[in-house]
Amino acid sequence: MSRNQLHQLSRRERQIVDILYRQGEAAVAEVLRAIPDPPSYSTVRALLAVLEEKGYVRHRRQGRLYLYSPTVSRTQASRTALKHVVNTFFDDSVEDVVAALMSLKSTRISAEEYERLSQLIKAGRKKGKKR
Amino acid sequence: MSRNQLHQLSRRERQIVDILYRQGEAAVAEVLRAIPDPPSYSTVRALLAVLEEKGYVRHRRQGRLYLYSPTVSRTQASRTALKHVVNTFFDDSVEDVVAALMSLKSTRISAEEYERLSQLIKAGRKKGKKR
DNA sequence: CTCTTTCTGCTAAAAATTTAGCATATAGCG
DNA sequence: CGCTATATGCTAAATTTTTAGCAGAAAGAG
Repeated sequence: MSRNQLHQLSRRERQIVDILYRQGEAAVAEVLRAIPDPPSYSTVRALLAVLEEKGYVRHRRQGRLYLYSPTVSRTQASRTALKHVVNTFFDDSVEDVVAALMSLKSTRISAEEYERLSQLIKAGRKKGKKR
Repeated sequence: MSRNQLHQLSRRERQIVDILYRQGEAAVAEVLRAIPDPPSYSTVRALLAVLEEKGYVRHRRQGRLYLYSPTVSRTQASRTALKHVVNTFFDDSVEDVVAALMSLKSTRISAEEYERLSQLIKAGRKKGKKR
């Protein structure tokens, strides 16, 4: 599974998978509601079926409903996505990303958040986890 | 321009635009070389033409060569991309992203980097830029 | 100068994505 | 019970994406 194929998804497919990552699990109608420029209910169903066949998504039955969720864990997917952005737009510079994150925040960060972030970085320095 | 349409791109289109963001500017042959599962030269040209028509890319002529580059600035695009990842996979939690960034690094961070990161966060606390 | 290589211009078609509709079943309501 | 709303099962078609090939021009090699 060297090359994760999440980047191989088509537009609608990604849109839907993203929604599933945000919600964790969702019925067709919920997915439909979460799409800004929504197609028909049928279309969403078809796309979910395609995604399931491709292995990106699974479903379980709850009563009459199908509840869909991603097959790849959110943590794993988040790493892949983050890596991609860091590589494509920040030349793999973690510093640059942190800088961008800071400038993204609309309000100044709280003293508590500052403290926690400092701890995170400190921990990263001390232990230097891998992966 | 409320809704940036970078997420509207198709697979190949995104693949190519990402390459342009990494390289800044590139000729067709360079783009082709940067694609892991490359199609033909013709195909890349066609895709670049499509992207240009859609407004995502422009080109300038250098001798006989066309050098392509993204129309949206890297900084702007990076913000959009980062926001998207932060929202989709980290519930908009900057802290969680920083934690993930730390665990992404293969080696422990250097004392210098630690210092710079601390400064970044400190600056974020003090000034709290918006946007 | 002639041949080969490497560009762009243009066109066409294969393949995949995206869409929607009809049929059928079940649950809920009055 | 009978009607309506909401599900899934299945099928078909429109649209977009993705691909490649041929023609012609320009640069470079021998």
